[in-house]
Order: sequence, then C-alpha cells, then structure tokens
Amino acid sequence: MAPIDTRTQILDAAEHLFAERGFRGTSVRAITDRAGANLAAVGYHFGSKAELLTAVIRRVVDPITAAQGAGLDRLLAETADPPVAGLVEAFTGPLFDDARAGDESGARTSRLIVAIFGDPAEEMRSWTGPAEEAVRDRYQAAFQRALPGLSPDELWFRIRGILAVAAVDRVEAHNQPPPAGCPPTASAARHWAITFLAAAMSAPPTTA
Amino acid sequence: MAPIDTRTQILDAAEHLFAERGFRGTSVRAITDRAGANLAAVGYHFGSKAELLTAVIRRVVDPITAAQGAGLDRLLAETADPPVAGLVEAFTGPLFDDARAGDESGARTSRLIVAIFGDPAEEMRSWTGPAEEAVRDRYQAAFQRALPGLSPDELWFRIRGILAVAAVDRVEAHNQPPPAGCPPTASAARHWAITFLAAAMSAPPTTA
DNA sequence: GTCTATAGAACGATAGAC
DNA sequence: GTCTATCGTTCTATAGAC
Repeated sequence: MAPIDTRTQILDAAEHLFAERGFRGTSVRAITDRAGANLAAVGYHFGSKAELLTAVIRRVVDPITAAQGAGLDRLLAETADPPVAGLVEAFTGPLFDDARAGDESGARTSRLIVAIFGDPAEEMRSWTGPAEEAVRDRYQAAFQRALPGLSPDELWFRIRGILAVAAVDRVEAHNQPPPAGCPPTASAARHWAITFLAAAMSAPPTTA
Repeated sequence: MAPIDTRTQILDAAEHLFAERGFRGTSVRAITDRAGANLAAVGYHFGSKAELLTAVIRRVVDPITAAQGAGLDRLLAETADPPVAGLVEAFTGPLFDDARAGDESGARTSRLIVAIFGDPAEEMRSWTGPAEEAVRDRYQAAFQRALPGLSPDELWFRIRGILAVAAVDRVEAHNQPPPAGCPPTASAARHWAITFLAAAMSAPPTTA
C-alpha cells in the first residue's frame, strides 16, 4: 500500500489533538509534528487552522449522521410507528460506535464530540449542517408520533438530553481511568445509556 | 455602598469570559479590560491566570455543592429512604438555580460548568474537590438504597447522566436564541429536566 | 508538493515607579 | 493597591527556494 497521504496524516493528527487538548489548546506545530509533516503543510492543504478543524469535524460527524439516518430507515421499514426504545437505540447507538475501525478512536471520537459540543469557540460551532438538521427533524417527527402527548418544546429538550448523555459519558470515562475493579466496557456503557435514555424519553409529559 | 472591589470585578469579568470563550480563548487583557482594571491586577490579586480560574470555579461550584448537601439533609430529615424523584430534584435543582441573584448569571453559570466539564485543558479539571466528592458519595448511597437492584457502576453512570443533562441543557439554549414562538422559561427547563431524569434514574437495571 | 525562514501579532508574566 | 513599560515566548500565516 502506498504511504498514507500527508493530508490524511494531518487529519488524523489533528483529530487526535483537538480531541485531547481542544482547538485553541492545539497548535499547528503540534499537529504537523505528530503527522510527520511540515508546518506549512496545513496552510497548503487546508488553508488555515480553522478550515482544518471543519474538515476534521465533517469526517467525524458525517458517518454518525449517516448511521442515524440509516437506522431510522430500517425502523420505518418495519413499522410506520416505531416504539420509543427503538428510536432511542437507533439515534444513540451511532454516537457510541467507533466512527472508524482499527484504532481506539471510539473514546477519542466521543471526546472530540464533547470538545466540539462544549467549546464556546466560534469555530467549533460549525458542526451542524443541513444533513444533521434533516436527521434530527426526522427523529423529532418519529418521536412525536410515539409520544403524542409531549409538547414539541419538551420533546426537543429531551432529544438534547440524549446528545448530552451520549457525549459526556465517555469523556469522563476517558478522563479518569478505571478507578477500581472491573472497568465497564464500552458496550456496557452503550447499553446503560440506552436503558437510561429510553426510560427518560418515555416519561409522561411534565404537567405545567 | 462602596465601589465594588477590584478583585471582585475581575472575578465577575473572568467568570463571564471564561463561560463565553473558554479558558484558553480568554486573555488576561480581555478580563482586565472588561473589569476596568489594569493588566497587572490579575497577577497581583491571584498570582496567575490559572489561579484566577480556580478562584472563579470555586465561587461558582461551592454554593451548588452546598445546596445539594442541604437538599439531601432536608430529605433525610423526613425519611430515611427518600424516593428517587426526591433525590433527583434535590441533586438537579441547584444545578439549574442561579448561583447568585441579581443578574442573568443562571445561563452563564451552566455555560461555565460545561466549559469546565468539556474542556480538555488540564487547568479546567480542578473543579472537583473533597466537598464535591463527599456530596456525590452521599447521593450515591441514597440512590443505592432507593434502587437496590442497580449495580454501583451503572448507578454511577446514571449520576453522570444527570450532570450531563443539567450541564448541557442551558448551554444549547444559550447558543441558539429562542428559534420560534415562546421561548421556554428557565423554570420550565428545570421541570422538564426533573421529569426526564427521574424517569431515567428509575429505569430497571440493564440486563446483561 | 514540500521545505526554510520569517513576518507580524498576541500572549502571560513581572519589574519598578507612584 | 494601582499603574506603565517591557521582556521573552508562542502563535498563525505566508513568501519564496527547491
């Protein structure tokens, strides 16, 4: 196989470092050092550090969005009105799956998602595109059918709750290495999250 | 009333800016400008930018921790085994309440919490002290009594879920101003969160 | 496409006058 | 306790040789 493209190596290095130290905490020098490339290569291939970030974000987010859409398609092929638990699983699962195979990118991916989600930097807020909004809207409609008594505002609050739990979970797991006994495996966290969130989504509407 | 202490004005400005732009995204110059103070005042009053951050964090987190502890005391005074919903409310409520009165610090406070929670910067990880761990342990024990079938690992996962939902919620609300119709009030979000989280915490244990 | 070299700006910290 | 002035560092971006 040909040696990996410099551009790809920069993307890999940037993804790792942005996830670990945030956008502002990562210098272009650190990225190119890790990629074994030259300082000027970022400017050449991406234009600027900010444009490199959006390339990294797209590479991480796009497959997740696609998997969420495909999961919903699969559910809707079975029944026109999927149950809440199925919707939660289809929406949440891809957030826990490794976006790409081969490395330990799972924890790093979620870490990056939180870094994106929580970073107040303006540059970090470019992760929602039309595709993300479309998938979100489709899920919102499906949840609405499964939870007819819920107001759209409260439903939207709950969907953000899913994102919050999925995003924050593995970050903390990554921050503090397994404290004692058996470290819960990633798939355990995934199942716990689905249990937790399916119950939460199924809660009766809040009475004003 | 005497003019506000320079030290306090620096704390206020730093809290606002750290919440809005993160630690690394905020320069000491921006803080002192906003505080109407001199650049050197940060070094004089706090020693360094990092020590200023821990002062800001403590001022925000301490009252929340205290309120959580007091809420648990109140519950335990009524009954030795408080119900899940009561525990969720006592734990979650202070995360939504304005830490201090008078300004719009509510949204800013939660924003800061997420900035702390999600920021990979080493300096940002100093927010948990002995007091936070003690309160967390007391709640964990109380939840364990109310949910005897749940493994400690899954319980801890769920407690982190509470923190995730509480922290992320108002950030997003703050990021995108009310999109259409009636902007849900802060207290609505609080009630929605308690509904959502009480159901989530009460879910039966995940079957392996 | 990849490199060296550097411009130009912003940063945190601090010395020392008042 | 507050200020000015500045030191030394680090950053992104880019010009220009190869």
